[in-house]
Amino acid sequence: MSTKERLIGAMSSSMRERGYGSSAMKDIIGEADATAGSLYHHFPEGKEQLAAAAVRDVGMANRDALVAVMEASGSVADGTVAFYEALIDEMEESDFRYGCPVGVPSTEAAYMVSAVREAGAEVFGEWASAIATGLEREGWESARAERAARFAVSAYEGASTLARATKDTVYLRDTLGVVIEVLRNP
Amino acid sequence: MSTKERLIGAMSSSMRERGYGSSAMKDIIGEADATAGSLYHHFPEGKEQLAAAAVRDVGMANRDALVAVMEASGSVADGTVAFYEALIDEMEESDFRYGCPVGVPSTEAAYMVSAVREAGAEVFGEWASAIATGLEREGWESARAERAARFAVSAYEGASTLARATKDTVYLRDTLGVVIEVLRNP
DNA sequence: AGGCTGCTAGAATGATCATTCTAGCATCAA
DNA sequence: TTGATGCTAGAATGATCATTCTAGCAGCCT
Repeated sequence: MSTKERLIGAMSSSMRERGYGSSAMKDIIGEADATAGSLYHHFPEGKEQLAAAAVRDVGMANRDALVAVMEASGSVADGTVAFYEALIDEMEESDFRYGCPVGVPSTEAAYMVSAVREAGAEVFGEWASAIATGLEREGWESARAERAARFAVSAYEGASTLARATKDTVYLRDTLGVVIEVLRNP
Repeated sequence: MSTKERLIGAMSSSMRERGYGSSAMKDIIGEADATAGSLYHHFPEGKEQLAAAAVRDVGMANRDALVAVMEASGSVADGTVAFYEALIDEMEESDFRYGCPVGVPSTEAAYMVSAVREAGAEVFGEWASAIATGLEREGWESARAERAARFAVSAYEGASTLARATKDTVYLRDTLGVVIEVLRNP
């Protein structure tokens, strides 16, 4: 894995835990086993650029994983269930240490760091598109599919926020119930 | 308004915009027209204590407002609609500057600052209880009312996150549609 | 008046922050 | 070999951070 990739990975991991403002470049450099020189070589615009790259990078990887799991499970609803259940497991195993690597920095830095907000917006749009495309393939009417997809992404982020704050996966499970209901009624 | 109240208000307002990590005590002091001496007199444990107080304070005020609007509009669903619509207006008017004063710091500081996470958990629990109680009063079965209430709070937070990141209220409107549907089917 | 309490003033402190700088390494083309 | 390029090293810089400290004010009880 290249230095640049390790830097992106370390930033992403730090932001899931601490958000943007409390992620220290010194720690990112240490975690990635890099130096300040190489960080600013790869990201001349500094922290904002690295954070935006991290959000975009992990966000696009998650979109690909979502598409893959939807295809593997044969339906959008089943794929979404698998995604929620993976999050529930991860939350419990890590004692609610990690939030969504896109949602946490987007929520926090939206107003302050436009590059991060834009990366988050792009990723959320991609996620919604992936779900909407899947629903349309299942015969949904286009506008209705898009509405349901936007709801599914919003609900995922909210439930993840509540779960982490309360250290209780019940919010994820209750939300999943409604999301399944919606995604199964075209 | 007392110095202590002004400090809480300034911290709450700063955290809605910037989160916990990027809220600077110097700015809070300036915004509240106070001094470092008085801040640390009222909050001897410093930033963490002030942040937790701010989350709790505005969270409880919002719970009271929610209860009031539910009672005024005569039904939980209608009250929730009013709450979402107020948020939609606020988002548009402020050009998506402000996030949820409970959700933003809770999301970001959950792992790092336990006092903030605990305050957020308490507030989210209060919100859900307020909605669940309203639903039970409308004849809902207790466990079902609680599930719907937890979903409604999660969805609100998620839609608010997405709206702010994308600068688009469509996520709030799509989510509201589903929330209404849920709250109207006992 | 005298003394106690709650609160405020605001400069000072030391830690930590993101970033910059100069120098040097490895690789590859000519 | 020579020179250019892409990347890395890591100390140094100056700004900004939360917090502490000593001193003093205003109001109130006796």
